[in-house]
Amino acid sequence: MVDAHGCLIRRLASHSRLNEAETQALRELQINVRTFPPDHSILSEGDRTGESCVVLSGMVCGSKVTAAGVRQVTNFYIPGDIPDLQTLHLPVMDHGLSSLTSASLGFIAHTALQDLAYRHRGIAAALWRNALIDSAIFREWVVNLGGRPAAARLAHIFCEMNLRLRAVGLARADAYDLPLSQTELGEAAGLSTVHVNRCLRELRDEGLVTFRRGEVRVLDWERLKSAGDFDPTYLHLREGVGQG
Amino acid sequence: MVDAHGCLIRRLASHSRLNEAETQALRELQINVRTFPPDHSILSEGDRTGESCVVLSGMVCGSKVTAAGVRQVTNFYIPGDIPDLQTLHLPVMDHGLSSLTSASLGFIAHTALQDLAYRHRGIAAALWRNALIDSAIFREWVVNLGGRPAAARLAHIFCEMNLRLRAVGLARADAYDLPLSQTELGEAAGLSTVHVNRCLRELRDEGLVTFRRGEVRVLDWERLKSAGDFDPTYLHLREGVGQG
DNA sequence: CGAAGGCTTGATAGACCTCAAACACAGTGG
DNA sequence: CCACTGTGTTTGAGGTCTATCAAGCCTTCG
Repeated sequence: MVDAHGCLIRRLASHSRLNEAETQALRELQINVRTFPPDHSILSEGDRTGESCVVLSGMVCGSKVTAAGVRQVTNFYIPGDIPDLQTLHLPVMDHGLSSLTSASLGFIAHTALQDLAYRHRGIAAALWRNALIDSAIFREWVVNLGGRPAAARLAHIFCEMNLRLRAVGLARADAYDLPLSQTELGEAAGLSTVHVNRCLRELRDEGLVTFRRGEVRVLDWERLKSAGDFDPTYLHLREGVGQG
Repeated sequence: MVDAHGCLIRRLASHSRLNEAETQALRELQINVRTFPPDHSILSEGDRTGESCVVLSGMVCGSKVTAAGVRQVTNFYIPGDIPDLQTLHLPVMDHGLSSLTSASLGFIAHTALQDLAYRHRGIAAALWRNALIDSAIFREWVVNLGGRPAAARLAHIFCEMNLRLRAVGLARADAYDLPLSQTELGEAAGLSTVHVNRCLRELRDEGLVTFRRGEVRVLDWERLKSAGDFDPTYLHLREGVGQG
């Protein structure tokens, strides 16, 4: 069993300062844990919901399906992320949310969150900051998809997920689990599976990174960063994480 | 001269309910108006700022430059938009902000905004909602760039900007000003100028839309929407706008 | 009038996709 | 234990989409 409150508090504390009363208030939140099998829909486009969820374990993604039937992944969500925080003020989902691996999520009623934010200035600020970092990640994905060639897009994703996972203690600098198929990588990078495969080989042959059965091995971080044109500013991490 | 307070209030009221006290408090905000010539930088990547701005007139865009030297536009901002609201909680800019046309912006100190949000629940919610809609737009751009072919991307942009401009009374359903060059359209759609030109001709030849000297004429809204795979849900507009 | 910037068009090259088939691997049932 | 199946990966060939390069044209503006 995962410590849902700890997961949420660690995340918020990772970018915002919370005082004792705020931490305590968070600890008293009622969190309703549910688990999902891999490749399972959590929320669909058009759904209305009265709660938001925190990822506690596993990996989740947001996505939309285009007219041509292509699924475009808009973001990956890892433990600590709050993938549908926006439903707090925009109750209708404008995209889908589904599990990639088996995953457990903690659900929190909007009323409880709103009440908390109203009573605790620091929690309000922390939730704000969380949503704004999400937004910054979307912006960077726009740049990644619109402005960079295929191999660079993949390199960029490997860099981003490395830092994000390291920030929650789920990755080492030189190797980490990224439980995705090449098809799913392609859905995030806007590429066909075949082309993803070829670009992965290219990155491997150049000694930058390998990706096999959901495990990323970083062979040369500096050159990977440069191949992916990766600048971590947009993740707004505190000092000390991923600068090496 | 533009009515800066009216511009801000209209925007927030367009998606959120504000009571009399809140409207009055907004009216008493100190807003510092500055104007910029076309193609002028407003904020650069890495800048720190203590204020946020509202677009009062003209058009502004957010952008990043990739390693290959390509500028990727991440969003267009029109009157009423608050392009750097995120600096309220993330003071370092992770992307650039610049004017496309000559533009006037109203600057508001973060301290004033924060104070306002703290004292007025409704204003806090309105600002939240504003930021979350921005985020939803970024998500849709991810889908547009990653999942749709060139002509559809342009059609989608024409649809989106039509609805957004109509929501602030700056466009008719069948024609509106979109003061961009084909190059700038390309920077938003992740396409070369030449290819933008060819796709525009295609859209024109098919009788969907024309784009000439910054003016969009919608020839067939239904078919344009369908060519751009456009579903306005993500704009979270209130009923009555752009459903026809 | 000349100059500058944006638009348009053609030709060519390269990136990426689709189709198709072979291969690897894990899980299943006999 | 082994064949069988399903999913994911890899490779090849061919075609489409989009970029690049280059030039001519059109408008605006000084």
